[in-house]
Amino acid sequence: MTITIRDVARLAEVSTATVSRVFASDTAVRPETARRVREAARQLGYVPNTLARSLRQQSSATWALIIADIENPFLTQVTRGIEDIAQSEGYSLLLCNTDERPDKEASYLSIAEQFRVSGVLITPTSPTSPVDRLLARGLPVITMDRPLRQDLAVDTVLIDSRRAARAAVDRLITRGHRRIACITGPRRVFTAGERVLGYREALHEAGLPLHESLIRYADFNEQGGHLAAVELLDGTDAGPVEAILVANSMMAVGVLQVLRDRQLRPSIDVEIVVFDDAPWTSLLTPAISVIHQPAYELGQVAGKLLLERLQTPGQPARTVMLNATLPAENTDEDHPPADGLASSHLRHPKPDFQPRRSRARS
Amino acid sequence: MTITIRDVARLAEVSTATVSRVFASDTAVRPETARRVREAARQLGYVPNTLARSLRQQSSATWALIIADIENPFLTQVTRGIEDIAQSEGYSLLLCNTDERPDKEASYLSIAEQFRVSGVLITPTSPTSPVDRLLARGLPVITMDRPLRQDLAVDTVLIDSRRAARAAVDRLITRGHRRIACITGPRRVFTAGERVLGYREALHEAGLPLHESLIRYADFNEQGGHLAAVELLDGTDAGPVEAILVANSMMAVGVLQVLRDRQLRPSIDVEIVVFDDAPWTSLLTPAISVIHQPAYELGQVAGKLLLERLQTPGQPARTVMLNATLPAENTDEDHPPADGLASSHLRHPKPDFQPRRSRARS
DNA sequence: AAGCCGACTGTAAACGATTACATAAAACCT
DNA sequence: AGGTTTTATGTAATCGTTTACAGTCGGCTT
Repeated sequence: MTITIRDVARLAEVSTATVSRVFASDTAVRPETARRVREAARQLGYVPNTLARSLRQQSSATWALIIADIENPFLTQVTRGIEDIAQSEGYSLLLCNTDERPDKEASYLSIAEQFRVSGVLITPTSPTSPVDRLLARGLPVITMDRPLRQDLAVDTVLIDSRRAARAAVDRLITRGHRRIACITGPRRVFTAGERVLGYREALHEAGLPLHESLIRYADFNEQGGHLAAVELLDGTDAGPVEAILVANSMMAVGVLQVLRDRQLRPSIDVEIVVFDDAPWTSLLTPAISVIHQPAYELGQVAGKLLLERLQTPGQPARTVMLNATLPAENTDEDHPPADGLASSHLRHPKPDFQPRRSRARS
Repeated sequence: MTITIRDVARLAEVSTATVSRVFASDTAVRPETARRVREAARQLGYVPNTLARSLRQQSSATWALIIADIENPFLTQVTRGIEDIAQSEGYSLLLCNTDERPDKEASYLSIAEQFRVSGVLITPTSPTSPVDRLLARGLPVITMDRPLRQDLAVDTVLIDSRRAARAAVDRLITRGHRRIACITGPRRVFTAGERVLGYREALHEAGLPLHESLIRYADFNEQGGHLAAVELLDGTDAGPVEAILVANSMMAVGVLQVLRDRQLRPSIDVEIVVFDDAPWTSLLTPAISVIHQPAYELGQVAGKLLLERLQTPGQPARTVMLNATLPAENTDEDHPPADGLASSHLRHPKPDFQPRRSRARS
């Protein structure tokens, strides 16, 4: 039915080995022979069977991309960064959406193993995600945005969101706010905790009291933000809220809806700082503060780390920490400068890529 | 090195055939034997090699998902719909991002062929995308959001955006607007053209003059919207613009930025209708009109069509047309009802799924 | 001229599963 | 009891490549 290497060999009057060599181009083949083979392949419309090749070679040119939520713009940008690297190096991506569910994650980890992918890129649902089997098999694992157990030999790419959160809250304090709230993601998610930590640190350093009731763990989506904001504005046992740190842009939509419904003006009645510079945040007037996370860059770095590990296996695990940035304060209070295109157009800046060794392999 | 079916067979003291049967569970195996096999597999940590299985079975439980832009929220939702179906039926997804580039698309089509995927879901960059080879091979192809050449035997899922565009412009006319502009996507993209068609139809039916200068073909992103809006508001040879139909939410961000920069209030100074109900659109006051496209549903329907075709091949190609909806006009002019959660939370409504046969196979 | 080397090419054994076919044992029927 | 089906399992070929190993052949060295 389908054209195989054997058919090509027959037509070109060579052996299958030669045909294979022409395409894999590892060993020398006489130019004239190569030409004949190529011509035969073209004539027959031969397409090599990747499955057979991978079976023989014991690994497929495929990476498993295991991410929490393909609808999250942050992860979408990460995906894009990975895809660009993978594509340029001839790797394909197996897309695995875990929905933050450990069971789906486990199932996909197993699938990655079954497919004999040559590497796994993951945003784990928890630090104890079951990647051990993959590592035992010698499969490179890169964890992104969230760390895995310290004793595992996996490369890690993180964004220092704790520091960014602290800087953001610092600024809120400097501006004179005292009742500052924090709406973050689910307890179980690493970055959610980090952002709270930064929040705590800033308050602590400024010697301000810490009201637990001002910290809200919510689902990392619009509805989560909505519910948390309602609770925050209703439950006034710590007095009225003056500012809110929101841990991602999807939650920010929910939060801003609640403010609008209650006739509270963002930035004026309640100051808002939000993680992720979603394009639409540039529309609000007065502008709210956004914390830029280098998502595309994160993906690219992860891809590069994986490439390096595939090339030279066995080296110690590395951790790359990227910076989230809080743009300089806007002095023009009401109307941000009409500078043509907003900075959000510079979508894919060049990464300041400097892997540094951090921990020895286990 | 790795554990194979042979190792399991040896430990369980059966043949490899029996082990295979236990896992594929096609033929009967004595319960006691099955138990022994499973135990042996567990003990050895056996993971079946999907590559070998696929090679033998001549097809892998994988779908190729070839989409234009993974960062486009619309396509992201489509992806999600597909992923849910695929995952529940045991298929994995090969993620292919074409970036609207025909060369990347062609390359990925070839990769899909090499991987011997069992189906292809695609948002083609043009009606003449080279899917012929796949079809010749008997591979099911489902095209989404954009049609392929009429003579090809592919299932199609579309959204009737022409009708939605017409309805939207109708409404703008009813409200008394005359200088209505349209910012759409690149000429080459089907949906971009459809939306202009709807726009034209509405003007034509109302007997209004059609100014070509009010139609702008832009890139389907923020920057595209920005540039188009600038041109539209500068180039006033048709007089000041009263309303704009914007063909997707990413462009809308750019458009709204320009309005803000020029101190023009959306909905009041310039009325805006935008395709795609991105969550953030609910934040604007007064609210702008949004056209809801059933993206998640589109993905689900595409997945189901593919499933059906895999089960019963050879049936004639089908086309499913989904409706984009323009919510009923909001009578409360300035402040939309604070009804708790906005409707945008109902993210994944049940589809009104009714495939209808439309064209015979080629 | 014999020996050696390098460049090409072919033969055939993997890779790890599935499955057509064969066979043995058990169950059923009359 | 003898024949016939059914059930459970084994044997071995097969999927389409890659690749170790073994030639072959001409040119070069001594």
